[in-house]
Amino acid sequence: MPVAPARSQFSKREANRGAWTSEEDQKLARVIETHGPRRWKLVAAKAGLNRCGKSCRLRWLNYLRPNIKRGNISDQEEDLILRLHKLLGNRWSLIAGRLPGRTDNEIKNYWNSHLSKKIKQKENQSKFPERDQSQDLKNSTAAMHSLAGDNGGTSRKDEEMKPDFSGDGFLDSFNEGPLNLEWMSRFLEMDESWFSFA
DNA sequence: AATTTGCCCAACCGCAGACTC
DNA sequence: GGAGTCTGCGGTTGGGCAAAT
Repeated sequence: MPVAPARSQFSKREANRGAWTSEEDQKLARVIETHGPRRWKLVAAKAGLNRCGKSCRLRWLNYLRPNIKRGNISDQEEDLILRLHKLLGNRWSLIAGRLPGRTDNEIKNYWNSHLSKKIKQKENQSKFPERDQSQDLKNSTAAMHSLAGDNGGTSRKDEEMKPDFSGDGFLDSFNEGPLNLEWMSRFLEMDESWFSFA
């Protein structure tokens, strides 16, 4: 469906852009406290911020929301991201839903800046096994070891064998609230072929 | 010390589905 | 039922910073 241009009073051209100030954060948080994190257009207007609702939503979800976990991604979390990405692909919001306190944006960024490189590196290693791998091996993490296939028979022969998890039923049941990391990790260690029956 | 390069991450954009009137 | 609006998602961009030259 083609999206018609919004006819709201809000003008994109005149909107504040760029980094949020702490004052803006406070205003936004105050309004969300009373109105809740929905009706973002209204929230933006009530807060007196010259920003679009979309921008307010993003700021709330990625920064101001309570229980946001900031800082380094742990090995366990990294392992989980790798496994979930293997199963789900670039479904960042779904992956983030399995990592309490982490946002889809954060995971996407982490993937693009760290994990995609590691995987490329790993692929190169398997393509060119003659090259000296000792340094790379030193740098690789425990999570990468598990991805590389030392997970006791859980590795897949190839991508074509991957079952399609995009089915609504699977994802619906997969998206029912956060689970703890350890449980999730163990869950993912199960033979992935099991999912083809789900 | 100054400049360049590369990386990280917050924020923006476009699209599509859901919702409302 | 359809048009308009809202919301959520994934891809991309660009500013700031640190390391390298």
